[in-house]
Formats: sequence, C-alpha cells, structure tokens
Amino acid sequence: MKESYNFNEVEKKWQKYWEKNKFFEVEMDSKKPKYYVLEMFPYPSGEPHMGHVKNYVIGDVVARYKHSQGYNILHPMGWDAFGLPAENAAIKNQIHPSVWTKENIQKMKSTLIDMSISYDWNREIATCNPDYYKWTQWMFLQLYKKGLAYKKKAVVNWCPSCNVVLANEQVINGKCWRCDTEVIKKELSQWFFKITEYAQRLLDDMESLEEWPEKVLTMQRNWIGRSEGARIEFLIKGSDKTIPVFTTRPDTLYGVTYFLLAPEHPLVEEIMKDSPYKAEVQKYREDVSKESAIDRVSGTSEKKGCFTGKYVINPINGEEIPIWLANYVLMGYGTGAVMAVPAHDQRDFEFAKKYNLPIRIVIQPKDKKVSSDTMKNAFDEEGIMINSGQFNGLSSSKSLDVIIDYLIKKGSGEREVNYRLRDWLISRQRYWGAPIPMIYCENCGMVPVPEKDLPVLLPENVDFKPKGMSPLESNKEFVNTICPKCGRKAKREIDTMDTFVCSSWYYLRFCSPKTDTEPFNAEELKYWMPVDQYIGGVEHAILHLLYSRFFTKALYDMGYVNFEEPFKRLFTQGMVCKGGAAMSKSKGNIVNPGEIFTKFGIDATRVMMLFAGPPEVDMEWTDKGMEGASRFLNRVWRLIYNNIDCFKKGEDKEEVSLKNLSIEAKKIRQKTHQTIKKVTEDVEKRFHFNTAISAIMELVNEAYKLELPEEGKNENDVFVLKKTLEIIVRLLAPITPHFSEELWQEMGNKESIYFKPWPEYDEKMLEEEEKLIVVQINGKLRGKFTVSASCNNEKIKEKALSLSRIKEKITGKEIVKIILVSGKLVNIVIK
RNA sequence: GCCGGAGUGGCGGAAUAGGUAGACGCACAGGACUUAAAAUCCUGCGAAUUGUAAGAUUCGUGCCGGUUCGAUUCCGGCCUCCGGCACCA
Repeated sequence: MKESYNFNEVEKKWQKYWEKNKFFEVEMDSKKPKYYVLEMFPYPSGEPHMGHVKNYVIGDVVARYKHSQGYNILHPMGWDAFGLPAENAAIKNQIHPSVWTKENIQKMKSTLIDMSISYDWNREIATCNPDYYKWTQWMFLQLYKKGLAYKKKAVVNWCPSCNVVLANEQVINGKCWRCDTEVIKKELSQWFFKITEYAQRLLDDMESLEEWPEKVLTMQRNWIGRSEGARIEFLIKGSDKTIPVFTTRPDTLYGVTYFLLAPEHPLVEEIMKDSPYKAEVQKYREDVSKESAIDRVSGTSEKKGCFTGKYVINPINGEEIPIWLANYVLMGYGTGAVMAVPAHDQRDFEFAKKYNLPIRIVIQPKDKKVSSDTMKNAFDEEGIMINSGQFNGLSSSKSLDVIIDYLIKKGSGEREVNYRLRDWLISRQRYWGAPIPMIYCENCGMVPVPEKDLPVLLPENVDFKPKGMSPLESNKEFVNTICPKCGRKAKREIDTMDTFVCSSWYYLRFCSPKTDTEPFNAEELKYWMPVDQYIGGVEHAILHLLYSRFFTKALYDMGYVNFEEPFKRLFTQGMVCKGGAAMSKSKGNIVNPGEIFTKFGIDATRVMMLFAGPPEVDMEWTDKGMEGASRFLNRVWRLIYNNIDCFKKGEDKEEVSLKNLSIEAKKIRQKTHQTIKKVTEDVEKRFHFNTAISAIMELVNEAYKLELPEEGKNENDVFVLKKTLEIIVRLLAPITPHFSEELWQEMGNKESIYFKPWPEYDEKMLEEEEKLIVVQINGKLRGKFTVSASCNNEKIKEKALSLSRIKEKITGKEIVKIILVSGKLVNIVIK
C-alpha cells in the first residue's frame, strides 16, 4: 500500500476493472426489488459543464447507495440529440448536424466514462437515431389516432432569430427561451398536441406526487392556471346573436358598465358592418396590431380602447351596455370578450377613468364605505352586495353560486372552468428533428404515414440554412411521395417535431432500448417503471416535466402503460456558480471539469460538489473547496495506512460481546454506530450529502484521536478500530467509489465493495453511557455536568442545584419551578 | 400585483420533534517538525466589556412585537434577496 493517495492510478485501475467485469449492466430480475435512477439526459453540446457533473454525481451516489441496499438498479444514460444548436453549428462550420452531434456525443460520453458514473452503457440511446425517432413518430401517430394531435391555423409565437415557432412554454417574458430574441406573432398552420384536454388531470394527479418539490408543483399549478367561474351570454342589441364572456366574478354582474372585445375578435367585423364608427374602429385595430407582443401582454403598456357604436344587453337586468375594443383583452384567454366592472376590477377601473365611462359600486366593504367619485382604486375584495336587485345584502362570496344558478335558470349562463394552459405547438420549421409522419394528398387530404412505413427518415442531403421555411422543403425526393391511401402523387409534411416530443418518452425506452418491433416491451416496462428517482435542473419544471406527465397519461389512456405518473420522486439540484453567478461562457466563469479531474481526481471532485452545501441549493465553486476535499481524502488514506496492521490478523467477532474495552474504544464504537445512522438518514431521507460527509469527517477525526497504547494492545480495542475504519470506507463508497474500492481491497477483501451491503447500525450501540446535562437559570446556560445514563431525574435535579456556580446564583432568590428534560437539561426558574 | 423559497461568524454551511447557536469545512493567526519550503500535526478563531490568568458578564440567527421556564425553530406584522407567474377577466 502506498503512503499517499495516487488518485490517477487508483481511478484508472478501478475504471478498467468495473468495465471489464460489466459491473453496471443490468437485466430485469423479478426476484429482486428494482430501483430506477435517472438523471435528465443532456443535450450533447460538446463539453459537459460542472452543472452536468453535479447532476450525474448526485444520481451516481443514489444509484450506488441503493445498489448496496440490494436493489436491482436501472441507471441509464442517453442523448437528447435533436435540436437547434447542432443545426446552427452546422450552418456556421459547414459540417452536417449529424456529424457534429455524433462527435459531441463521443466527447461527452468519454468524460462520463472517465467519471465512472455507474451507467449501463448497453442501454444508451440517442433521440436522433432512426431506431429511436421511429418510435417518436409512432407516438405522434397514436396521439393523432386518439384525436390528441391536430393541425390548425393559429397565431403562433415566432422567433425571428431562430426562424422557428415556439411553444408557449418556450416563451419567457415575451422572449425566445433559447436566444432571448423578442418573439413576434405569426399566423401559421401548425401541429398541436391537445395537452389542454389533460389540464384537470395534470392538476389533480399532483396530489399523488408527494415526493416532488413543492416549488415544481406550484410552478406547474401556476402554468396550468385553473380558474373557476361562469360563462355568461350577452345578447347583441338588435340581433339574435349573443357574445359569451368568461368571468370569475359573476357577483359583480350588476356593476357591468361597458363591454369589451379583443381587437382581433372575429365578431368585430360582423358587428361593425352597419356601425357609424367603422372607420375609427378600423384604424384602432390596425394600431393595436402594430403593438409588440411583449407590450401587449406585459401589463405595463397603456390601456387603449375604441367605442364600436354597438351595445349588448346585460342578461341580469336588461341594461344596454356599450361595446368597446380594448388592447388589454386577449383573444387567447377565455372567450376574448370581457364584461367590464370598473368598480371592482383594477384594469377596468383604469380604463373607465381614461375614457370617462361610468363606475358603479355593487359591492360595499364591510368596515368602510367607498364611493365611485372618490375611490382611487377598484375594490376587488369581498363585501356586501348593493345596487344588485334581489341580491342586495348578500355577501359577495356567497352570491357567486346564487347568481350562476339564477343565470342557468334563465338560460344565459353556465358554470365554467378556464385554464391558462394552451395546447402544445409541436411543429418546428427546422431540419434537425424527427419528421412529422404525415402526408398531404390532393385527393385524400391529410393521411398519416402507416406504421409499417416508419421511420420517415430524415434525409441527409438538405439545404438547412434558414429561410423561414422548413429546410426539408429543399429535398424534393423527400417532399414528393405517393399517397398511402390512393397511390397518387402526394407531399410530405416538411416540419419536424419539437425536441421536447423526443424527450417526453425517453425514460420508457431505457427499459427496453433495443426492441425494434415496439417502442417498449410491456413486461420490462412493468418491472422498471415508474422512475423511482428523477434528478435534474429546475429549469424543466414546466416544459419537460409537464410534457412527460402528459405523454404518460395519454399512453395510459391508450392502454400502453399501467401507471399515470412517470416520476415517483423528483429532485431538482441547484446550479454551480462561481463568483456569485451561474457558470456561463458569456460571464467567462466556466470551470472545465476535465481540468479539475486531472488536477484533483474524480473522487475529490465528487466530495467537493456534495460537501459544498445541500444539493438543492446553488453552490459556489471554489478552488479552496477542492483542496479541502482532496486533503480530506488524503487524511482518510493516512488513517487507514497508519492502522493497516489491524487488518492483518484476527477473525470477525460479535461486536456486542466484546469485553474489556477501553473507554476510548467504547466511545468510538458508539460514534461509529451513530455515524452509520446519521449518514443513512441523510442520504436516504434528505439527500443532504453535505452533512453526511461532515459526519464521516467527525468519525475520522475521532479515529485519529484513538491512540492505542503500543504495547499490551487490547485485542478487542484493535478490533473496534478495525471496524470503525471499515465503516468509514463503506460509508464513503457511494461518494468516492474508486478511493473506497482501493482501500477496501487493501484491507484484504476479495470482493468488490460495490457488492458489500450497506452497513447497519445497532440501536443498542447508540446509547451513551454518560449523559451531559445542561443547567440553565431562566433559560440561560449556567453550567453543565455529566451523569451516568441510569441516573434518575431526582438525583439530576439535586446535582444541578448543588453546583457551586448555580448555588451562588440562586441564593436569596425564590425558586419558582424547575423544568427537567430527561437526559438533557435542567432549567431553574427563579424570581 | 399574486404564488413559492430563503435571510445564521470573514466565507460555505450545521442545529432533522421548542432545549448547550455556530457541527463539519474553508480562510486567518500562533506554535511544532524542517537548513528551508511544501505536506503534516497541535492550539486559537461571533462581538463587546472585564480580569495577570482560569474565567466572568452582556449582546448575538434580517427588523419589530407576541406565546413560552426556554424561540434560529411557533404566531402576528414588516424589510431585503432569489425563483416562478403576470392586462388571464
């Protein structure tokens, strides 16, 4: 054994050994309980960054830990390989996206192999391979069959820089999620997935996601944005047509003083036919259409409106109400029409003030009086109804239901639930994605590609420079095809799918990645799914995690899977920062993982990442932290090296039966068991590897202090030390696999530590023989003493009172009471 | 504006059921070993007051208040930071 730890040699040695002996390859085994650990697969951008490293290290610790508990571990890795960067890089460097992607996969894979993350590389998948995207296309066809995929002309988000449409989820503050360019609106015919049909179930089933971070659930809830209310029909004056509105406040119906339509509302044309205000309205609509998408929805732009000269009838009291157009009414939500209640809605209030429209109070607060002349803001809380006919005097919250019922009876209203969630736009006008398997025939119209003809291969020879048109259009051999129905000339769909479609089902494919007759094998799926522990960045809280949940539910409804939620437990790790900011190229604060591995080794890097703080919190990368981690491993190495003689002789004994132990040995034995307990709980329940490592450090420090007398060594003391050292190495094994494996073998073990079951602690060993009692006076610490664990409470009290310092403080004072917490503390309350 | 989360030494962080605040580590200072350096080991390390010293006293977990024998922890009210949503009717 070497006197100092040569990580280079040790890490290489065990990597080779594990690979050669196929340690991490798994098969389904119905006799063993399974555990599926998954880290979000990366986009192969080339170099893995520290964020990736953190993600995979956490996953690897979990996988190795669970393995040591006897689980059959599925821990796979693959590549989210379609996507824009490949295409952009290709355009820039004159290299084909597939070549660029494959090179990057190779680079990233070799780093992951260097890190010896315990992946079963036999199960590697890449979404850009035809044997994978064949099944992505199959998924599309199933959704199409189910009526969950449809094409429609719609105003969509368009990124003028990426030259591509974006899903709502990919628009962040009005800007493109990828390049930050301001998104514009475009009308296009596009494919959508009907995720809105699952809005309520996606919401309801969050109840079952008990082991997901609350943060993520909240974000999804906000995104789905359910609101309850009513749909109310307003009759257009002089017509038999009604315009519906959605409102969450039917209780304010008597306070409606004007009516609003979105400027692009389709009914506007119709009602304007015979209006004297035609010209003004026309101009107004043109002006609004020039407003940028961001200003329009940001809430900051000025409210602008235009009177139409038309009126609707309020169904509750027959009042005539003027119809206006307003830029703050959005066509995309509710019905694109709003009943305006300026007294009780801030936006309507501002609008009414600007255009001098009447404000009528119909809800009065309970404790004060507001008046329409003096109010500075709308009153939007609950109160007592006034000016509301037969409903006067009711509390506004209670009247919600009463009014809806009344409207239902009159035939002018319905209960309605609205969601903010929009259908998922999946068409992309780019090359590097899975082709949408659809054919357009002049005779038969839209015809899905028959399943037997899958995959629709992505042609190699394509001019993929962006022209605002799908690049596939440039390959006529691809575009021109024959109709599978009638055999006549037809054209293929030239858009590809959003890459998030590919990543919405990859976790299923890992269960049976090689099967070529079906997307996944039902039996394997039944065994492995759901994913027991999913780990990734919080940036996917809405996008990927919502889409995957939707896919799983759709597949469940079609009978392909027998579970409704794909990820049982989710962990979202924090970012790796340097200098207080997330590492990024633009900030120039990138730390290259490869360089760190060379300088300090993989295992030290793992320790540093896990020790820096709780993994869900952003961590600060410091070189000093790296040195500390490295120092710690060397310290453990020396500790074991100094005591290597312990392992040369002696057979295993029952720990409990050990007699004649020195006090020090007893203490360290107890500490060892406490440490097992602490580390197990921290890793299992809390994922707090930082405190787990600090507990191991404490044990190491204690072990250093245990100086066994040179001559006349107590054999049992030696045995206790040996056990402690073993435990240290075993507890470290999931965190520092190479390091622990080396020490384990040096200790004389033949089998790999990977197969050694996780250590267990003995309750009996945890108890301390002596307890430290803290003495307080009025809650302030005034003294301490130790007693044997068997000492009774009366004696403890007596002893506390007899401490000289305590005596001093209490003489002449009245003792009000004495509080005693068994085995812990005495608090003397004096006056 | 609404919804989450967080605020503890010089720094990262600990205190998992209301019971010794600051574990563990980093940085720093002093010492040992060394010709020297590195490495390693030992000691100290929240602030203030006081004492030759061991020590003692007070303050201290964003701020203000409350509950309690006792509050980083529970309650009420604020402030700041981070994240999400946002003219969503």
